[in-house]
Amino acid sequence: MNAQNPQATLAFDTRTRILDLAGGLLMERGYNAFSYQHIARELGVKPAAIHYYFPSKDDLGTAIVTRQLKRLRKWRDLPRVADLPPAEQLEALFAVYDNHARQECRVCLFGALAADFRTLPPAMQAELRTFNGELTAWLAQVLAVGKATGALRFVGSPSAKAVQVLTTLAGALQVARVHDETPYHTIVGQLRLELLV
Amino acid sequence: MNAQNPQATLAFDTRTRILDLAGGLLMERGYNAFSYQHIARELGVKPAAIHYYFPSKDDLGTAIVTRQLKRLRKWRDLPRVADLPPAEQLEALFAVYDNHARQECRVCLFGALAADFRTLPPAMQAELRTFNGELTAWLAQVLAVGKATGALRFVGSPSAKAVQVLTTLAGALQVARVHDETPYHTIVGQLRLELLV
DNA sequence: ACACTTACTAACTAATAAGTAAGTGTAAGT
DNA sequence: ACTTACACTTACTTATTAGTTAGTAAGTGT
Repeated sequence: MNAQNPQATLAFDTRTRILDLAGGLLMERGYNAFSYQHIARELGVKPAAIHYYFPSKDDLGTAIVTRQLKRLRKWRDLPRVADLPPAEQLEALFAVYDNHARQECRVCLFGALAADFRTLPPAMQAELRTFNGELTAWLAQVLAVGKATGALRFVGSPSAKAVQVLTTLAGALQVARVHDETPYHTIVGQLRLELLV
Repeated sequence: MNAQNPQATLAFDTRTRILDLAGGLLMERGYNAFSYQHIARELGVKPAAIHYYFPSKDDLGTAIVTRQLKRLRKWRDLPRVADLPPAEQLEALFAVYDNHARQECRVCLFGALAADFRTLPPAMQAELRTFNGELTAWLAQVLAVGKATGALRFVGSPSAKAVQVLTTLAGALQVARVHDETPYHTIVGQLRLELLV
């Protein structure tokens, strides 16, 4: 069935594998630089098979962002994240970005889509806005509690600081792609230095 | 000759106008979402005319970044920028990004190209690295002097802070594109609050 | 056994992409 | 008057894109 990928003979959830591959391509090349052919070739199927699961590229793109939004909500509500003190919640966030940086300098979904935003289907734009909005709201809450308990320090409002920190993290992964991992670690080090008491 | 753009009859430096238009499209749609047809249509010429000035898209893309790099060097060495005290040099930098934000939330060149970086021609990648490197070096110097004279405050090294601030600014324009101008101003306000004494 | 679904493939289409070769009009120089 | 360089246009090629249509093998439920 699939010569180049032996474990694919199990045909284990093709839909999920399409989403994984497309998501990876999206973060590595950008929305307008990956095609159904790229996915199909790597998956060992024909492009039309991708259309079977995702009739249009709009559907596929939107599904990727929707899944990431669901993952964010799940992660955020996980006891091992939600029950942490603020400083460690911040570290948990950093750890997510660290993983991106280590995976051959992958940018985050937001950073991958922001530049091409105007060319994205409306449904995808809406999902991405929600994604960024919810993540920002979560971090704002973390920062508010952290400041109140004295575990974190910063000037300005928690929500303003949250927007700034997330923007910096998204940008840090992009800079890592252009140069190497070094500037990413410099930036996160700087954030730690400033935020942690 | 050109019905939709009367001043085009003068055919005033077509090469420059191609660069302007292509640069604009690049920052509005991303490298992989603009074509010679887009430029040609808006310029009132045929796509082949663009090939006359820039044989390949690689040439065009590289020329855009090279020009921006030259502009940076010119701007940086301008007396009305170079002779300013550090805090005002920082404000001059913010003013550049403010212009982008006001022009229908245009991202900066770096922010537009970072996500698609892997799909760019090598010459373009090299120019973008140089561009970012020189801008960072300039800001690091500004921050170093600012800290020494007491006009600016921050923890960590000037070069680390420079990378962080530039990354934040590039990201801020991207967030503005996804939402609206509000988060951009929030972020720059936050930077002012933290850096200016 | 029959009806129906799932998960695809083969074989297209229409549009658009970058790029090229050859030709045309015009203005300046000789 | 003749040539030449410039700034294009016309008319293409080749490759790739998203997307469609018809069909099929292998299963599932009744």
